[in-house]
Amino acid sequence: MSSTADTSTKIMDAAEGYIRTKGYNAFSFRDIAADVGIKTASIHYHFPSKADLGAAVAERYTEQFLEALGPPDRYTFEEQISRYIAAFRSSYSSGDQMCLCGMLGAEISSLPENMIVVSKVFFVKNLLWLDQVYLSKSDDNISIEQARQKSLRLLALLEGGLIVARSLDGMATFDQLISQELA
Amino acid sequence: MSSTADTSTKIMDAAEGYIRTKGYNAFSFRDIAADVGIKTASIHYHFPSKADLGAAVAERYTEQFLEALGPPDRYTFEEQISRYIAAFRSSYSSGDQMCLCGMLGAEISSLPENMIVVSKVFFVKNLLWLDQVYLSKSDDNISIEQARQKSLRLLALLEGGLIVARSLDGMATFDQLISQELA
DNA sequence: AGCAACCTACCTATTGATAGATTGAGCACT
DNA sequence: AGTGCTCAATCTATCAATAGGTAGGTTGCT
Repeated sequence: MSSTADTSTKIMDAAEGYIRTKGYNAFSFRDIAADVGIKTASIHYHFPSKADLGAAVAERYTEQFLEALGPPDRYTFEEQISRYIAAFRSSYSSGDQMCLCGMLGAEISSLPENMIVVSKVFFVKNLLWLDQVYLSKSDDNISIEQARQKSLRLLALLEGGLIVARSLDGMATFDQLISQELA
Repeated sequence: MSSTADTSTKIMDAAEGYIRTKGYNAFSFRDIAADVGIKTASIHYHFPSKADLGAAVAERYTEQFLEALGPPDRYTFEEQISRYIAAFRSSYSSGDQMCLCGMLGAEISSLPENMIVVSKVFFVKNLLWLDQVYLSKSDDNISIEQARQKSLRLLALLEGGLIVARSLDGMATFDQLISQELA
């Protein structure tokens, strides 16, 4: 295992943590360097600019998120929905962290162009996944539009739920929020 | 009319705009100064520090938001809910803007202490208002806990809805999201 | 030798903030 | 009426800290 890959990964891990807790505009190369144990110039070797680092982190996050979900037809409808919610819940439980792309979505007007594109992709892919799940629910025949509406609502509820939970009593608030969705 | 009050207001207006579009960490005193037409040093006369400015903006926002809503028992249940949703919708329509406290909620871990307190108050007061509205719905007798759950869900849906809408097709996405709530 | 990986050293731009001078309107006293 | 004082409000000029980024040297493995 090459030490390059390790360092790149460590840099991205640190960046992801900062973005998800404080936002893209609230961390510096010096923060990352201190965490990883290297100098700021070394970060530029792996990622030419902060925008490149941010985009790489967002891409990796989206990939890993969807990979963890798996195909939309692997489990039953109820299982898929609760698995999706659990993905957001675990996001929070790992240290009051936002969904990375939820944070980027909030900050979108202050992001470099390449990051805007990547963070949009997260939402598009998530909605497509959810659409499939809702359409697969065999006991009612809903239209694509109805499925999309349900997808949007669940996605928004979870992204907003993370914000509200962080501002209030944390996990307890989030669990109260989603309890109806799991019933 | 004193020119002091005007300048303070202009500063707060500019700051609110920046926070709601780009976030607290993505604007500078120079941005504000340029917009208002003064020098950065003059901002410090009205607001000693950036944290003071941010807290003042958040307090004013919360006040104005609740004032616009009025007492929770003034209109019918359906009217109050649709008025509440409209408050968020108009938030977006005025230039892709987030709810100010939704943005601050996302950034909360990177905010100065006094701003954290103020932005929490927005959510607490909003939830109390919504609780009252849901409890006032006469045709079903729900518990305080059930009302709180509904309040949390609507608040999260709208905050998250703004994020998702900003990342996708804007207003159309937001309207799709809330249509069920208004039906 | 060659190259990936990381370093030292430095740069320019920008950040929030401060000290102290200037302006001008309102008020008091003669 | 005119002179001088006060004070709010804004300015000029500057600060130390920090931002992202770059040039070029060092290290160590293959």
